[in-house]
Amino acid sequence: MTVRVRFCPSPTGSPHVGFARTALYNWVFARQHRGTFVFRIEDTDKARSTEESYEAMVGAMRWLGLDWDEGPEVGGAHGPYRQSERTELYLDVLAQLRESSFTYDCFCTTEEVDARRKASGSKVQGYDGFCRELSAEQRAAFEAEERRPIVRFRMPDGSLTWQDLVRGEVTFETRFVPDFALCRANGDPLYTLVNPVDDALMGITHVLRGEDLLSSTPRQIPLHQALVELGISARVPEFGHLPLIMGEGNKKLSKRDPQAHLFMYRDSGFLPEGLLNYLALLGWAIAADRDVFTLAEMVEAFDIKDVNPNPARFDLKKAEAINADHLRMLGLDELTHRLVPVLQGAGVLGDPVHDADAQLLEQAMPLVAERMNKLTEAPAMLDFLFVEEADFALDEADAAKLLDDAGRDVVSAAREAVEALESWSTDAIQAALQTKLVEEMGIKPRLAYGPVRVAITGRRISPPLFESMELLGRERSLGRLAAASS
RNA sequence: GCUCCGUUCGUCUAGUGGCCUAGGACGCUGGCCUCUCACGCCGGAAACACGGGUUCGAAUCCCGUACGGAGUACCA
Repeated sequence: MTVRVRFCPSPTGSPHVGFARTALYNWVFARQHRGTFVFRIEDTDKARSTEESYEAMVGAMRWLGLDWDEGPEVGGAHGPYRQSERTELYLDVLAQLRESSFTYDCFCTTEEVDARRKASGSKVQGYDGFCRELSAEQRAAFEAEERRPIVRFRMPDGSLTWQDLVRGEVTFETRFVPDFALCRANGDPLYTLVNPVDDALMGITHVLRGEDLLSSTPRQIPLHQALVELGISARVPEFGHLPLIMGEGNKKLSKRDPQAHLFMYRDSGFLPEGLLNYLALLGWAIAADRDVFTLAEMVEAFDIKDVNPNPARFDLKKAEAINADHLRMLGLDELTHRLVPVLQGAGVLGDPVHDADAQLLEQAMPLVAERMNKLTEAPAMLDFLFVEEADFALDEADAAKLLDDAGRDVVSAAREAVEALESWSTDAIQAALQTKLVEEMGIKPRLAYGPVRVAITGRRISPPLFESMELLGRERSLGRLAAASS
């Protein structure tokens, strides 16, 4: 049997980190079993689904690099892959279900059900089965009132047990699982129908989803069994419920929380590799003493049985640390490639990039690569190299602190020390400054180089000074030293 | 309320009956390196929710309690 898994977000709002984690685990599971990863859009709720959100879902998957074998924009043998385009399929299945004894027509309104529940003092919420065995007269009476029925699934008696891929044996007593609606009174199919039907029609073998859906599983399994009996489906898939990702305050990460939004991480300079690695760690570990790894390594090592069932709290600091490791694993060329759009966006580089700038960037990369945790930190570190001389400005606070009278004297002496240098190289610059400032003037290195650093880079914190001066070049360096010492 | 799921350092986790005086990572913290900031390196504080069993032996198995979470729609 070929493994077929799916990831099926509903396009309402912007994708969040739970989306990414569930997508990741499904993708990895598919890849490691050499199975098929299906991407499906659950836009049955016309009122809440938006095209903008759909674009965001697809864009998020592309950014993450989780490619799908079947789904929107790539097609496949089980399409279409947007539920809004599958209505006839659902209506057909619904008609078959309606002819069977697995379902019954229900004429009750929500208010009537609530009232009956309240009156009976029942502890169970949800539908009470009132219409399960309607007589012909009762039915006729409802129809005479021009009530439109909905189709309800008849939950079987007894208990229901499955082997959860993550949690082991899980059992529900079906008397606590009310008969559920499969469509609206206007005939629109609901998630309760559509999700299992698509899994059946698309031949899904394993359903890996968030724990928030655990309590819908005892409804889906009997429905799948019904579909099998009706010859609509070949099998009941296996289920695995992944731990939830919690935000601050121990609550499920909600869309209200800015930390929840996937694109926030992209826009703040995370690498998809880094975010994915961190997300993988929320519920799974590759080894006892290791937590940085590639997607390929995860595919190799992942086992759904090893997934930890407890909810995990999202920790931005650790996510950033993992991201920093991936940044350094990238290699200079690739890192440069990813940085260019960020630098362009920040106005540090032009579009297209001038040859001279490209060369300068290449030389500067080794200086900054080790200093970044996120791509967005690069512009501030590099802009002093690329800015037009006329636009170069010192950080006011840093200049005020370090370029006092004494500081200006140091800068002035530094200029004298390097202006006659024959070779404008890091080593020569360092030797000259060392001799003049530290040895001759007797200034402690950190005190000597601080003012010079501000003069050259504009800031107290910068890439290494001597290298920066070499890259900046003699003319610009001397100009900045002169400007800062006057 | 009811149902289900869960409970190892602050956080993410390793641990599947003896290898555990519980390992790693992030964070915190002391130090080294050092032209700043990082990186890197060395060190430290920090956890088996509680109570009963089972067993020669329990973080690991069972039961209960407490606590936390999720679900409880003609949303998905």
